[in-house]
Amino acid sequence: MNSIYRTQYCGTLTKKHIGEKVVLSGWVSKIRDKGFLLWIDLRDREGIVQLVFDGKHTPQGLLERARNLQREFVIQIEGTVVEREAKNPKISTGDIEIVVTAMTILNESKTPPFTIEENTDGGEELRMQYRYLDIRRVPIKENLLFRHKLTMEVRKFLSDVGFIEVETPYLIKSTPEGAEDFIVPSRVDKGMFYALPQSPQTFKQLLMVGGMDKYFQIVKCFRDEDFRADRQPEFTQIDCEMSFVNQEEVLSQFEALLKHLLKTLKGIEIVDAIPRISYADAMDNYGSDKPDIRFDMQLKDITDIAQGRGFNLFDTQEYVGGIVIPNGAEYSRKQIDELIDWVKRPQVGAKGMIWVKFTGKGVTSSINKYFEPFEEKDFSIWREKTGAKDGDLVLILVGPKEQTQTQLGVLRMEMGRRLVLRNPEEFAPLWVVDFPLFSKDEETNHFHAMHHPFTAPKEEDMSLLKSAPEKVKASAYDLVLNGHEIGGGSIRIHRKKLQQEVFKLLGFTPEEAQSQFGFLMDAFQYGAPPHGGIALGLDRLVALLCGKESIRDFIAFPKNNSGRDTMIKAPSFVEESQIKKRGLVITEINDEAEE
RNA sequence: GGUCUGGUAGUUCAGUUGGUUAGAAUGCCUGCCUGUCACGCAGGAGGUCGCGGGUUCGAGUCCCGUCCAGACCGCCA
Repeated sequence: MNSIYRTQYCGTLTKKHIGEKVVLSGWVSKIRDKGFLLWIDLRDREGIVQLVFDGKHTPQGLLERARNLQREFVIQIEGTVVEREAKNPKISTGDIEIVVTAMTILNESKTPPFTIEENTDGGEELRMQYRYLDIRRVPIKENLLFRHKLTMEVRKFLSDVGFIEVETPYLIKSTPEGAEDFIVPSRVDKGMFYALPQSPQTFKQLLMVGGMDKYFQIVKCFRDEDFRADRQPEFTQIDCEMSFVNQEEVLSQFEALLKHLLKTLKGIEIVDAIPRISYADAMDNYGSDKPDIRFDMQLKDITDIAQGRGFNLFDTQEYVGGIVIPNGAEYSRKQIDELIDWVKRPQVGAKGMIWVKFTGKGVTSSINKYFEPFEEKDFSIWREKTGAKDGDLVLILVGPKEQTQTQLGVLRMEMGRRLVLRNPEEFAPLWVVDFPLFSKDEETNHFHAMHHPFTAPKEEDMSLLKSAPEKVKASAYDLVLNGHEIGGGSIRIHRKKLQQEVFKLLGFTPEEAQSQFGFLMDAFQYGAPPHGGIALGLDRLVALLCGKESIRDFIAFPKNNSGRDTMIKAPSFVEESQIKKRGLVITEINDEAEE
């Protein structure tokens, strides 16, 4: 390392360096003053090394100067690497220490508002306000480092198989479909606005028309919607598109990418093909379009055997289904009641829950005591159908099919969590395929694009497009990892006529379709190749591979729950003149917000 | 837009039924300490109990409003 500030990084020193003279620069992480001597943990990006100031080897006065140092001072030292008298096996530099012979204070520091340690005492809000201090902490630093490695691997992998990274614009046109756009007022054209892209979707398709063949981009996308632990207003996608491919080829290409990432970054080799499940089967068996398949506990449809026994609750509902809790028969009444309360919370929304225990000495349940029709032999059919064993508990929900399956799916995930069936070390990817092209809004009776309006219908369902649009399957696919959607894509429409037809089904007038997406349909007229692609959510992928649910600590400067950056205090008011220049008038001000 | 939870020392939190001087840990300061590494020991400083209003003889504690933070619902083609 050729620098006046250092000869190497603190964290890279080992036994091999014993006897060497070194120059180091970094932050004072910890001071341990023993009176006769004093140690300092000096930190830089690569780790920590112990400095020692003593009466024998340290020049006169230096020990006293070191005593005046405080946490997070930036110092530069010269010294000699020596073997420690008392070694510390817990850290990589624990065999050695630096006997300091000279020291310069490069910058002082105020006492930081929280401790810069692995397990900090700082709360979320404070850490965000002083994010630059938070980033000095090992966990955040490691997360950013991991993110860097992952993006490098993605770029390398995709480039090696012929993808070209192309940048697409951030100032584009607003389209009222779907999520809310962030809009940017134009100064030159007063009253007109740019929008920030929710995804480079149309541009990457135009790149295919432009003959780029295979494109990717690690790109910021923007959505002006409310937030969650795993949702930020700006987020990063690994956005990809390929020409002259069918669904099979896209799937196998990105299956290879995910396997490559798991292998190079996590040391996990997945040999078998990533399993595939249809959307319909995912809903039937897991009550979710993004099943966590690390554990079984599949949904069991017992509608046909439950109905027709004269029990009103079952007979009047569309669907009766349950999940089997292994060894759940030992649950106390209190535990089961707690579960019933859990599913009745508004977040789950079940009206109630029926339970059946197979104890080995018979059956107890919340219904057989009160309802004659259910006898021992009925339950043995139930048992057969659900696959319950002696000692198991079956939890049953009833109601409209889709809604009840979703509730059972949520319950399944919760039980998986409680019974620790979701191994954090395991990565279980899954393709979900055969999505419907449209979903119907029950209230307005309108069709919505399940994926997006550029998704191609399956070839074999093309004839249904006019007669029964709700039955049309899409060439769309989601990549799911441990119960989280990490990517989604589709084969796109590449002919103007079909695109017009789909817009029409989505309720666009020909004029609306033309004014919003005319540029795309025009392009389709000039020899658009068949194409398709996928976009992977980088923030979530990185967090998941590190076993974390929240993406915030994998983004250097994230926004908080209300979309604010509390460090730079954004959003903020702007000068009146800036508003005027853009021909804007502010009619409503949230004047408390600035406090 | 809505529901829930929280806001007390620099920080993380405790604070009983409304009742004397609001506590702990950690951080900070001072002193001691011949091998520490979550160093240890002794002492010290540090509080507008988010803000505003109300009930009460009396409010950190109860009520109303408000702001902030977090989780969730709606939303996220």
